[in-house]
Amino acid sequence: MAQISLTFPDGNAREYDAGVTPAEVAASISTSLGKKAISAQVNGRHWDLQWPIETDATIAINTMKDAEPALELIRHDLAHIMARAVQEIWPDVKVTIGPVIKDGWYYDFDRAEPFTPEDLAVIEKKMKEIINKREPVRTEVWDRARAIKHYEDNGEPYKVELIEAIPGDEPLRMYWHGDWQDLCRGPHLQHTGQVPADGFKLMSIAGAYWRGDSNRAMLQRIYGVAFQNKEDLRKHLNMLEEAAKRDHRRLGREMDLFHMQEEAPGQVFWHPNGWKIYTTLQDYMRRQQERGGYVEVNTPQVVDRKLWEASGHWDKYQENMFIVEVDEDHAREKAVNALKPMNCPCHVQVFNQGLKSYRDLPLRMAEFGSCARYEPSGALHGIMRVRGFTQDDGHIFCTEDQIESETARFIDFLSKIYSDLGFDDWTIKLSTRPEQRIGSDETWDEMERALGDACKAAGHEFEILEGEGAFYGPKLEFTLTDAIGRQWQCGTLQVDANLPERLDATFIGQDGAKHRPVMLHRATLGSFERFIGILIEEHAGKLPFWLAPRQVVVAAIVSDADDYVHEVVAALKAAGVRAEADVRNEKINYKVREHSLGKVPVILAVGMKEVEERTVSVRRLGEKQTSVQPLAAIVEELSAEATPPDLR
RNA sequence: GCUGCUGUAGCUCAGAGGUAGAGCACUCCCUUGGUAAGGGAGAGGUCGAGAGUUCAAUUCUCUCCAGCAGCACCA
Repeated sequence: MAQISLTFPDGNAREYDAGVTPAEVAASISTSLGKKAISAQVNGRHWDLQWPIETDATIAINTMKDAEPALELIRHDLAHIMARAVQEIWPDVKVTIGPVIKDGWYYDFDRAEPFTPEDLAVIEKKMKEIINKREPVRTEVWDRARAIKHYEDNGEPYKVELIEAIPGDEPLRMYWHGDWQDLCRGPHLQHTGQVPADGFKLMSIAGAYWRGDSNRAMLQRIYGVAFQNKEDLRKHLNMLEEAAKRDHRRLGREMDLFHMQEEAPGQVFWHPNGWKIYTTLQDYMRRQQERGGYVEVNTPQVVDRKLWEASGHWDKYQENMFIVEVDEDHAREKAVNALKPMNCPCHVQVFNQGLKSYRDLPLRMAEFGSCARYEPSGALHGIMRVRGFTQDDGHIFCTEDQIESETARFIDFLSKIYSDLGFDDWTIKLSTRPEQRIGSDETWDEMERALGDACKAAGHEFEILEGEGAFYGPKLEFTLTDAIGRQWQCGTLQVDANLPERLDATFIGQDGAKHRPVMLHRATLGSFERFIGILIEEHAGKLPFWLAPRQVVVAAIVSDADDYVHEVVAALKAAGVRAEADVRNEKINYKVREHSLGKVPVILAVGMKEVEERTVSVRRLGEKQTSVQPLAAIVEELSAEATPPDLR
């Protein structure tokens, strides 16, 4: 038998018979490693203990101490164990797919009856039984015809379809957990007992389309989370609870920022507190846009369908537009309008007024554009995904030569804003030409190069999303990461040579002839509604002082201090701080608790001692200790903090 | 839009085929209290909307609306 040489992480190599498995290799090193082994890295690839190695390779044996492969295997095996448990309890259930996802796994089932939350406990119990059986995991490579016949005979049509979708040259692998079999590319653990029986939990049941296609069957998906041990699981569940506490819908109510109601689904009723955040942010953005060389415009909400037909939106997005029909007495037919779902066609109309010269370019046009989109009901989510929203929209009309410099300029613009708003962790993605597109390959080459080079010029790495661009041009997406690691795509920059063409935008070039400008669609925050939602969740409601809607509450400890309370409030207001008095007939404990829950960043308590000394007792949100400061000093301090970052 | 779940006082939630409950919030009274809930009294609901079954429906059934989770979608 041929010999192969396997090199271990310490650099030592050993000879084995070709076809040796990592299980055998591990056992050859020590009995205990043989038992502890869960998988291997062979030439860097995650490798099942049972897969033969046929050539010289590097090998590392994984144990539960190797967190990454361990979690991958635990979650993957749990997917199989859960599917087995479900089929043991309900033999008529058909299995489909069950991949590993962040923190856990899911498995999609086809079953006539819906699963109930009570079923989860039953399934979990069965899973624990399976784990405790410590049954071996076994694998074999099957040929295609046999596998298809097997699944046809067993009434598993989804598996047949999966096999048919696997490329012909790929081997089909079967896995058994005990007697239960599943098609799977692996790798898996040695035996079910390696799964920590107390490290997982079934979380939820939800619908999911077969193969992600909304035209196909709706399956039932069960989600689970899994970790190496009980403690890690507990931490994860704890984290979920913390995340729920910063839900902007809950904080929006607790901080009295906004509400939504049935009569206007997907639209925000901003309360005074929330609107203060909104206008503060908008004022800030307006200053930034001025700094960035934009002119601000404002365009109509209700626009005749003719414009949407000309722009191409009517064809593509009619279903998602709010249509407004106007019946006039003497008109021959109804006028059909649509609430604007985006601002770009209107901006082209502004551009088109009067002749434009090459000297006018680049022309940077911005609008806080109120848009309305009829989003599918299931897509709505608090103020994050709404039907009525305001974009911090902008369009840069420029020549092709200017794409690169304007893009670099925008990246700088956005970078300053994200930094001011406290987001330093963000990434750029470049989406390139899709299969369906207009324009020559040369044009695409040039546009994609310009975007990529602009990122480099601005000193930013970027990731490429192949084929994800719009049909009319490539785009950049700016994704920021929040305090609990979630990612939000907010900024975008899209190159578009199509719309200027459709809406006949032109400028007079140096040569005296008419030319077509290119448009760069760009947004920094995306929408105010969504961005404010992100800010609320990022800070768990404890917004930076300058953005906090209620900055200071001055609370009287005794009613004899009321006059002084009003004096302090007046002094703060005069210094540009949002301050209010609390002279209610309540104890200071009560007031502190209430305003702390309301996320007011600073509480100034005053009693007779402060009145006499002309001081205040300062308590910052989240801190237990207080400090006594002279009135003039705290006014100066808070006034400085209330200044937006760009004005400091 | 699809699957499942939910809708009772401002909020969080309990309830049962026969005239609706708690805590907090709110109003008034007592209390002037030193940094996360002082005490008492009072007011507050067409039980999401409509239809059906029933002597009787907030409760059961159906339709619609809205919300939640996930999927699909996101110019």
